[in-house]
Amino acid sequence: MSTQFNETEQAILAAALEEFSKHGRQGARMQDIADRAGLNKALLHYYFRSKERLYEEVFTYVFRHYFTRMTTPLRSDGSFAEILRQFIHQYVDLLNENPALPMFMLREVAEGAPVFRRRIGEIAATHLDPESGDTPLGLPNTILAFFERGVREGAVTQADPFQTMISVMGACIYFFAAFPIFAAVMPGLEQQRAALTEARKDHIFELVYYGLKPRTE
Amino acid sequence: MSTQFNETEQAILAAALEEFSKHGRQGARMQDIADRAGLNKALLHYYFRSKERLYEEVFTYVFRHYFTRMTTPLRSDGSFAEILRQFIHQYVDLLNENPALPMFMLREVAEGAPVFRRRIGEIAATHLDPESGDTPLGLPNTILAFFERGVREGAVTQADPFQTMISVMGACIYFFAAFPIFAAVMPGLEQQRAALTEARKDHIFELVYYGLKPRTE
DNA sequence: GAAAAGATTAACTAAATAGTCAAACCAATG
DNA sequence: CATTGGTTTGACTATTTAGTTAATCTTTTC
Repeated sequence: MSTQFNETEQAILAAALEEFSKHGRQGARMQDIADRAGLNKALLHYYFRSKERLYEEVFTYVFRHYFTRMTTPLRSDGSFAEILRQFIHQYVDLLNENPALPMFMLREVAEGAPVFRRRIGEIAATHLDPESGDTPLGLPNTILAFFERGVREGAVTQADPFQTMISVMGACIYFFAAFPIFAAVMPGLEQQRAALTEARKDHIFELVYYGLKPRTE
Repeated sequence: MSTQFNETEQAILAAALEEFSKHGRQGARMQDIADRAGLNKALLHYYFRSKERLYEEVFTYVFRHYFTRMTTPLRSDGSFAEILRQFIHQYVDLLNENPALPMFMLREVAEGAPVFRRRIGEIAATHLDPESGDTPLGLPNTILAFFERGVREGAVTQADPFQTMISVMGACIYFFAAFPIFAAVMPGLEQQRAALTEARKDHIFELVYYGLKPRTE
């Protein structure tokens, strides 16, 4: 985790992310978080005061990490196709390394994004990406601008950039979000997980690349 | 809801679906479910005994409803392209009518799908789709078979049917799952929701149709 | 190496919440 | 219109769980 936290705090945050992702803000149990981190429950309160504060710290971390890392490829040099491929690869890797991330964000959304709304200003003001100077809140606009650029350059069809952004992200995320349920019904799938994850990158790229390629009809 | 439940039970199930979707199996509060249904809390126990049993009833209903309705277009007549379009339209409509559905399923998955695993046999044995004779568990295979057929008929590229299935479903679901967070960051999006939902259908179809179209290179 | 500061723990308290129950209500039936 | 069966309710109990505290261990500092 980030450097502003010591080892114990990082262990707590990591365990909390897991538990909040699995059971939600209210469903997660402080005792379970402590057990997962291998620490006494009182320590959670010693370092983070309350469950609500702990959640907010986890949220702030996840939000920064998730969104900052996603925009990096979009600012690199290269053709539209190359950047698109980079973006998809990076995003799949990010999700693969942190499978709890999307569920954590989706839960926050499902609950009406109360913490997001409450801290949105603070996050935007405090946590600028040192490299780009962007705020994480600029992510949608950065992605949209990328697809708009593709349209201008003639690399892709006139497809609505917003719709495209949702499709690409959804195709990436859903694999990780739904894998367990497909694995439960389709025997043998679990063993293929690593291979499918790797193949997923090129699959999504090709689907989107050819799906958006200018057509002559 | 289904006919096997009386009016009160249906009200409870509907309210429970909402609350479980928002807050999870453990996070949901029996009192909140009762309030939402406009009923006394004791009635929930009168009809469903415990929170856990109530959850399982909701799950069984949702699972049947969600998966049964999804397969219908796949069994209709028509070209590969027509059926694909039908499937996407139906699926987006289904999600639009029941926005709580995907989150409910995703939560179950996030928790390790304990109820799904426990009841999987029972659901498969008891709840056959009267029209097709399929069990809901056959859904992935039905979808896979559909895309395999497309490959055989030369309508689509050799793309892995599993990957394709995930991409299509993810593109449909993510729009509804993530809309609130984009709406929070992008002013004016909320007002466009209905139009975007409608446009979404053709967008996904075109992306997938052209993305999978056989190419000559 | 003693004292102070910080980290960690087990046992405890306060509050929230699932679940119970006996009484009240209501609709059907004779 | 009294009786019976199913339904609904408010008040209650038992249990779970967030949060506290005082005592103990550990590390740093002089």
